[in-house]
Amino acid sequence: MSTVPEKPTLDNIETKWMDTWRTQGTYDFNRSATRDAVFSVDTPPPTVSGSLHMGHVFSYTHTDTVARFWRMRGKSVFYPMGWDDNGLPTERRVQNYFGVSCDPSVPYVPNLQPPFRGDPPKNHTPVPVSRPNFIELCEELTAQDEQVFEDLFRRLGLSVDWSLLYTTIEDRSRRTSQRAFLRNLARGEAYTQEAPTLWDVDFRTAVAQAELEDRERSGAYHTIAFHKSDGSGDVLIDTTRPELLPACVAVIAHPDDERYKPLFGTTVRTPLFNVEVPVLAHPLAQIDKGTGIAMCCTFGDLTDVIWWRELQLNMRAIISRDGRLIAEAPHGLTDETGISHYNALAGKSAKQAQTAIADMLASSGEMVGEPRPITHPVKFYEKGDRPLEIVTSRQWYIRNGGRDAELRDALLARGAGLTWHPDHMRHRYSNWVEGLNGDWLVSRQRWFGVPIPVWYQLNEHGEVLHESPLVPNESHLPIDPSTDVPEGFTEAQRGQPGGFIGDPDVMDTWATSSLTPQIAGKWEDDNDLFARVYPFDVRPQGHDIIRTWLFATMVRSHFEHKTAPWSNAALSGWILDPDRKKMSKSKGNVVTPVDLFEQYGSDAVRYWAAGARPGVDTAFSEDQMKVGRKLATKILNVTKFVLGFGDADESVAPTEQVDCAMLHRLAAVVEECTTAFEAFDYARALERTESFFWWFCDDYVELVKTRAYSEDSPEGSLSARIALRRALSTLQRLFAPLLPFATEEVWNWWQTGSVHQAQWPTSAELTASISTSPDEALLNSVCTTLAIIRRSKTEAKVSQRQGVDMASITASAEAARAITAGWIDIANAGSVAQWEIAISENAEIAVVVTLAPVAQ
RNA sequence: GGGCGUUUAGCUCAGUUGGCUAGAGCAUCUCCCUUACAAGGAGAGGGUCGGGGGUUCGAGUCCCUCAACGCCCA
Repeated sequence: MSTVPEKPTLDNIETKWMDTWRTQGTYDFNRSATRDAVFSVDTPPPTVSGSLHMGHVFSYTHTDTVARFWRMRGKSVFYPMGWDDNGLPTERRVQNYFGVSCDPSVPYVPNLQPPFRGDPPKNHTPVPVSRPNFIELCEELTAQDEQVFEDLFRRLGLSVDWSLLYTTIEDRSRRTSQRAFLRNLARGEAYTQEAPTLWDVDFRTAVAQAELEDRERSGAYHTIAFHKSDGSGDVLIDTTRPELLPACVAVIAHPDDERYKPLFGTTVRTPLFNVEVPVLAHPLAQIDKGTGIAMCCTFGDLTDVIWWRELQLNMRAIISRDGRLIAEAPHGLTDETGISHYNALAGKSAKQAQTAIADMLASSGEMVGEPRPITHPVKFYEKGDRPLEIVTSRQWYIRNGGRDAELRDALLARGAGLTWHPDHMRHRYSNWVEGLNGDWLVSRQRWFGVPIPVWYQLNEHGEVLHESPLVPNESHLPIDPSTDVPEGFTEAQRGQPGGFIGDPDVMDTWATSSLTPQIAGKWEDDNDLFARVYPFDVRPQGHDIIRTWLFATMVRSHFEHKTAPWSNAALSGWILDPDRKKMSKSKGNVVTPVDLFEQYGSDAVRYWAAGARPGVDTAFSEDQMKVGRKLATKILNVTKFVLGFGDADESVAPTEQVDCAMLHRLAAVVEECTTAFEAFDYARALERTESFFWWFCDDYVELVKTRAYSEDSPEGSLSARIALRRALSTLQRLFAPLLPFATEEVWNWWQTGSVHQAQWPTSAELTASISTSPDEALLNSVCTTLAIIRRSKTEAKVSQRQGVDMASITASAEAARAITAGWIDIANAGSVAQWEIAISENAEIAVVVTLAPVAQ
């Protein structure tokens, strides 16, 4: 406890209390608490390769207010932080920073010195390093970034227990990730399969359904003449991808399409390449699209994959993994002219091939008319720049209900069982799960990630036996199959016939981050802890990653623990710039959080964030931060003022009706705020507290301050002082989750310990030993009377301090009783010398004010 | 094409089972240096609650319908 400063200030309170909270361990998780006494948060681990922006400040503040509320409610709060330093963005940053590239075939070098630490020259050729070395460099660089992140979050006032920090690339996370994967494998939930896969030709990796996005792109319909095999004429087919013509394996129309019914079961020959393909029926063919009959190529889009699978068509792939047409004409293309046509296309990119083949069709007379430009949605990897291709490759999958109705229904039920904040977000989950069309592809052809923890045996011909992977013992995890050796083998047997080979791939970043509850809760590494925190109380996150992070987490926990990973999902909204557009760096309208902390104070920035209702997109507003700063300043000033009246025994009951009515009003606010926080509605709690607080400062304190000072009436003075102090204590605690710095500052002027470990206020403590019942009417009548007197002075353009000779009041009997009961305070606040009151039925309160002559 | 959300004052938004004269902040205007706070305070003006229809004693709130904007999924 310190004394009240002469001139209260918000300057530097962040630094002061950040340090105190750190040294006092104010937010340490008490792991002796059992599950029912714990509130656990599955905090989103921010990506470390970027920088923290206002969106982070916004949503992490929301979570923090709720965590602080439950801590004050007596829960042991498990509030960890994690850094997501695993994945493509880090990989690219490390390559550019150190001037290296990852090559899993290179042996590990202890104490490797990279060629550069920052800014390699432009003409530098990246030096290949082993995967373990590459990961070491990732860890070195991310450690720097992570310190910056931690400092910012501490400055924001997040009540995180930093001793629980994890990173997604550290050994323990890789171990957890690999362990969970091996358990999925053992139970048959993970499997490997060679299949057509969406493929990014620039990143040269497979991509999962959840990472797709549609983008509108311009294209053109080419009308191409296929020739009926019986020579009876042509079939015209519209396609936007004529370059795939050499990959055509069938032409397909809708079963009900009268135009093509006679052709089903016959064959046609492709133009230029003269390959015979069947004419088939399938309901996915769109009657009204182009000519209504489509060519099926392996593969142009996902519909082709369905047709290929369901109609059991041939495979005639021509797109290689770099996005270019393969060197040799594909299987089934045997016509000599056709082969020479193909050879002219080999090695071209898809785009170049399209131009070339359009020219060839035009000169052969097999294209009808000119290409007709259209715009249409094209599938992209969300981080990619070129349209996805579909290539066949061997990949790992985890089942997710996309091919299994029973599992899908179970996962839908898990989602339905969650409490969603706001509730309508549940539809995004069910929409996504119902639309799944395949299992979750988890393998990626990248390096900086958690390796798929398996090896494969090679037979005596050196062929890979994919169907019976060699798995490590769990106690050996984490492993890297590119450097570790499976049991029973030696390093010398790597890649040798009869030996083994490591799986070259890593797991999708979501395959690890889907285990944040298990990682943070130290599943299998500390099961005593895990049992105290799992299933978590809440998963806070952005609504844009419901289909990825939220759903993937659900899948993993469903498989491993037969439970949902949490009971609540709290979805935060977006930050929009003041013009209601999404904030973006390119527009130069991005303000860094630290600048705002400096300018307005952390509490003010939190005030802006906490004012947004859960899940609602919100405009960035410095105006709101100014208001927040004003509020924090007011809390300081009113505390100084109230404490200036001197101590009072708060256990004694207030006696004045005005005081009792104020405490009852505040008790109702406490009830509302408690209910709101329990439902994650920090915004309502803020609004109710703030609204009461300003009324308290502007009206109540003004009404009673003279009485509180007065020595004439010790009983009236004591009543006011007790009420003021009870209210002050309550208000400081109501504000504590929202404005942790200002409230901690003022709390320490008169209380012991941290306000953040104080007990959440109750209505019972406020109204303890008060005999009167709530009396809103009394407060309203008294405040209305004061407001009229104030307005009279404003309209007369005199100071509020100006005396009133006579106040003639007209009011109903009930209001008159209230005004009489509170008169001493009204007279003090309005400087009224004499008054009279007349009863009038059904009358609103009216006051005729006779001002004292203005002193010259 | 399916789903979800939003539409209330110039701006940003509250308005919780239907119920006082629809509220707040910002902005605007007026006034006040008042011993907690001038980085403050006291006041004022400003809205046919997106349009139309319905239920009801009573609708911003419930139902139907239309529209605009935004998002998710296909």
